Amino acid sequence: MDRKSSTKERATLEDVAQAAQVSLATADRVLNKRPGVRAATVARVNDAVRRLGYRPDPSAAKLARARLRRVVFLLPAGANRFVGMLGEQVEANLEWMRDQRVGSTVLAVNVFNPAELAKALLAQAGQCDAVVVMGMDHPLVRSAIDQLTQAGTVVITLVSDVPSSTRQHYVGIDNTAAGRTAATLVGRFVGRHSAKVAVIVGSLALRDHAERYFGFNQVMAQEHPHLSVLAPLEGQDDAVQNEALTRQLLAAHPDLAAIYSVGAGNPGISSALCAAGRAHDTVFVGHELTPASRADLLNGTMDAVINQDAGHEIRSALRVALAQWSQEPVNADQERIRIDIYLKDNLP
Amino acid sequence: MDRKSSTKERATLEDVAQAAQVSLATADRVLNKRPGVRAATVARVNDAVRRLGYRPDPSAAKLARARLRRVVFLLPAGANRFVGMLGEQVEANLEWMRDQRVGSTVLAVNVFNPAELAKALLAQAGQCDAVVVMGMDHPLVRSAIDQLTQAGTVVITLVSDVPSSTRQHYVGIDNTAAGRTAATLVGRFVGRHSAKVAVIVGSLALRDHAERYFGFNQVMAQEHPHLSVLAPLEGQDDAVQNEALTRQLLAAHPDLAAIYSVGAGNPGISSALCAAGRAHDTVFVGHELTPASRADLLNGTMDAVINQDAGHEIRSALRVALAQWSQEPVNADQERIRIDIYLKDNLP
DNA sequence: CTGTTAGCGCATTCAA
DNA sequence: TTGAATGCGCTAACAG
Repeated sequence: MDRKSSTKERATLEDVAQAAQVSLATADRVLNKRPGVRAATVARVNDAVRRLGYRPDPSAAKLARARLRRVVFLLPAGANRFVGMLGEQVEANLEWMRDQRVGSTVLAVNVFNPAELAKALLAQAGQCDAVVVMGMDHPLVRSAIDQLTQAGTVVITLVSDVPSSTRQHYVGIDNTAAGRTAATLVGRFVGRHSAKVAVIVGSLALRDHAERYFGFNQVMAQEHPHLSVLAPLEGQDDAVQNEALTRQLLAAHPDLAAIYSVGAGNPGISSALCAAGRAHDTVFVGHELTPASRADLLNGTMDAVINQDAGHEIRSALRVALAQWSQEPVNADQERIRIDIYLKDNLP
Repeated sequence: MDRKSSTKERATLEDVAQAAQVSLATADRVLNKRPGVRAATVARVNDAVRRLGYRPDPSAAKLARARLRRVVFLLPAGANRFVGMLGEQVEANLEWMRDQRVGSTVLAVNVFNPAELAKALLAQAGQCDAVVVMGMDHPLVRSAIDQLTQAGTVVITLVSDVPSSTRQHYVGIDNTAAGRTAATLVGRFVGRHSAKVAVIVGSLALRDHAERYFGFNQVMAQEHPHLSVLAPLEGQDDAVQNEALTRQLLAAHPDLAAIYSVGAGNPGISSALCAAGRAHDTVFVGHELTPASRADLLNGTMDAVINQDAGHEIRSALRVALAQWSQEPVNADQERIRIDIYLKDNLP
């Protein structure tokens, strides 16, 4: 007769409250870590939660929530196409966010200037519930992140991590592994003959670039000793600078067999390669699938593009923020950002 | 003073009902396409929905729903590791499903027998709200799918499509493109010298295998004419049969430069290759990242693995079913299953 | 420090 | 064929 004791229905907060002999409101207070509850009571409630295997119903929680959660995206200012795609993806997820009771804002900051980035970060203290930042790993930035998290703001790093900070989560690829992947691709595409390989980075002061460069060299040295890697060239992620660098490279090294572009500004490299008539016999591997790199893959100028899915990254950052707020576990598999390899044949 | 007219709040079903001059219940009836509403009323409500830009609140809908939606997964019986991973992933998403008010069951069927598969499909008519099926494209199967969809059941094909049927959605990769990708990998890894390339499939009666084989040949013929592709060998996705085939292959063709394994049973190929001492000088490209293929990538037996993410596929099937039920749009970007390329360096 | 109460937006009886 | 009323499980405002 008693269907409560015989069913496997999931426990509600009401059940927890009853089991802990407190009211619904008190149970809610300890569940959401709100102040004003005696330690002993907290313990009783937590115990009940454990005993009943209670897990809040996300739908009910969202429906009842009045205030929207606010997340601020701090993205690099400038014309970088990949960064633009990140911004478009937050646009694309606006409706979904509304369903999840979150609102968002995108702010463009000069991430190459640590002081400015730090200031932008600190300005968000108390202004939002989470900030997702793509920036430079620098003491000033780290400190700003730490202050934010101490103020209770969830901080998520995007694309380039600040591992020494107290950020709750990093959304992005393993850049060392990405560099290694590039090296294997270059090594196997070039083949067994000895030759020179060039590396063009945006700036080695950027953690993601430095890590990719590191991984690339590791594999080149260990597995492709017949290929000699030239000193890295810094093009500031700028197509114009990259074009000049590539032109000089081609002139100085007739036996250049491959170029690994670690950062942005690939179109500059492509045009120099094309202008020199070397587009098809030089292996060219770069990062991020954009309209430009996609075209270069199709026309044979680029041989492979290593990508991180911008849409996946934005959605992941959002889901992780949501999970942090409601202290739910994250599905690591789902949130792992893959190192995508695109050839002309598996383009989306 | 009137905050209703001045705010940008999202419209509720209540608002729609009011605008259409009907009750909440009637508005709900037309929204969920339930019977018993005069055509004129339906039109009025739909019009109001359009005018107000109404979109149901998923959280509220889930919270209010009494009944769980049921989805049945029809997966191939047998010991295929990849299929096992699919099953594990539905397990892994059980809690999430409960939050979404869906329950699921996994059924193992002999998908190689069209009649049996068709019977299993038809048995689900009226038993569940959606069936996700990984099966063979065959007239009997197509017909069973069509009957199911006509009965109002959402049907989603998984991994291998049945495009001529009325299934609502296909979750899986573009297998022709996957085959093309394999060809480019093989072609570039082998290099410029002429040699022979073998293809081992499970069965060319399987649509996904046939498509991969087709794509592979396309690229081989057009872009790597110096490589001659041997006639395809069918190993029934079985490691033991594949091992025998590989052994014969190596004996018959001393100049065999590469093997493309289209289906399952890769461990058989690996052991034959290792036994012959040809593991490192034969390019070996196959599908699906499993513990075995992962190990073979790391030890150098396999050179690349083309993968479709099992977790992504299961979650995608679930999200698509959810979207179909509530007639919401699906995010095509998010639901596109990527053709992942794994080298030893970008393993997850 | 703790309890009571009133919805959130929709699905779902039960009446009419 | 339609409408009124109830409650899902939780958050939040208000009392004590």
